[in-house]
Amino acid sequence: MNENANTRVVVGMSGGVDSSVTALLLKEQGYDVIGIFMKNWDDTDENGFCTATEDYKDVALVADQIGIPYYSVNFEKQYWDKVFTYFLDEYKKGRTPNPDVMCNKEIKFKAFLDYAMDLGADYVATGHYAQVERDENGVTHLLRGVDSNKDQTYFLNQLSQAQLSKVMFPLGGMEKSKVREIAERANLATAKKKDSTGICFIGERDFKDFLMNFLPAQSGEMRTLDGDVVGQHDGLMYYTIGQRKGLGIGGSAGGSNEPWFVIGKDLENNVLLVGQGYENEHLYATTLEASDFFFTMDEEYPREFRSMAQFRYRQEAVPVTVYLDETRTKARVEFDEPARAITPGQAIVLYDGEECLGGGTIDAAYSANTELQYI
RNA sequence: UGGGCUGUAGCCAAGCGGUAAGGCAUCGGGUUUUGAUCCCGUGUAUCCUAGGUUCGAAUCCUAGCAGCCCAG
Repeated sequence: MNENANTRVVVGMSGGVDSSVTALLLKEQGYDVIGIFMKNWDDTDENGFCTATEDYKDVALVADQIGIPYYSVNFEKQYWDKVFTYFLDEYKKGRTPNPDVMCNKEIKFKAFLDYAMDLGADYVATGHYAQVERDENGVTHLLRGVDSNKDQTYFLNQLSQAQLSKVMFPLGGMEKSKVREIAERANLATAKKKDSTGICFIGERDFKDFLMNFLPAQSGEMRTLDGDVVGQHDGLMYYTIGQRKGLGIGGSAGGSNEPWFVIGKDLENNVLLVGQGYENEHLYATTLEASDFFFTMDEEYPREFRSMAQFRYRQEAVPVTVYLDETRTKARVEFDEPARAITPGQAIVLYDGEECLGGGTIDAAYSANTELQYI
């Protein structure tokens, strides 16, 4: 009856509203839908409680409501090897990793995608707020989600054309409120479930406590760039550039009562560099260097081009000029205007209007010709 | 042990006789698939101590204590 019936779509179901509605919409459109729950992290606590188990129950409830088969697959090993080790390595270097970018690149749209293909899938779908648009030449474009407040293309910047060609994001064209509405109208078990935040699969938890289990913490001094000791830190890895909360210092004899921010790290001496004021000059960079540059389309980019760039999730994209090296995997990026809190380890993601062109990992930031962060 | 200044919540800091501003930090909440940023809310303070003057003092006086600065 429906041509979609011959198209098999495997939906990554997390047990949240977004993926529940994703599955529902595809089923309503007549696709041959299979729901799969990924278990990538064992968070069983001392009481034997495991949120993954709870989430899988929700997946089961929703799948039954919609009328689709569902399974669970375990990628704990891959997640550990590809995402978590990278995550820890970055922290060891004093950087601020973005595990979710890696998770999408290596797990959701690789391990999971491969697994789905083995199940005979034509596409894989997730509840991401992003859009894929296939043009007449068969090229898939990655576009921002319509709900600008939820757009998740930032986390998807490392996906290749091959990966994108197998992907569907049914929620990309709608607002979050609409998704909730659909879930409620269909009376889905997850309709009222609170959105989860935190590192995907690992979830919300005490950050310091969590990291402490894997990395040794070494406390040390907090200093201003003038060398004044203004406090003690619990371990450089717990802080990121531009961070305000958790420093525990305020006021100063000089008179400025502006809040303090992390402006850098001196790994060698285990010193956290801090400065006052949101607009502290040492937080602003004009240039950055990035590696692991990856583009969503196969076409080769010119070595130099203008673009819009985003340096953190949910920040506004700003105009820049990109200078790629001969391998096109490393780049120097110059900003039209100084940008705040450029952080090594975070992703720089390029956009052309609504289209996500790809991105890389920030390695260093410069103001004029001076490198920031490790002064 | 001469002179000057200062002493208010964890940190800065208003207040100048009428019954304790504000900022930062902290804590709580919101936003958020990176517990960052951002937003909202959040303080019952021996006003260094002891006396005194006043109807009434953190605010005036006296003594003491502590710290800083200048002079030795």
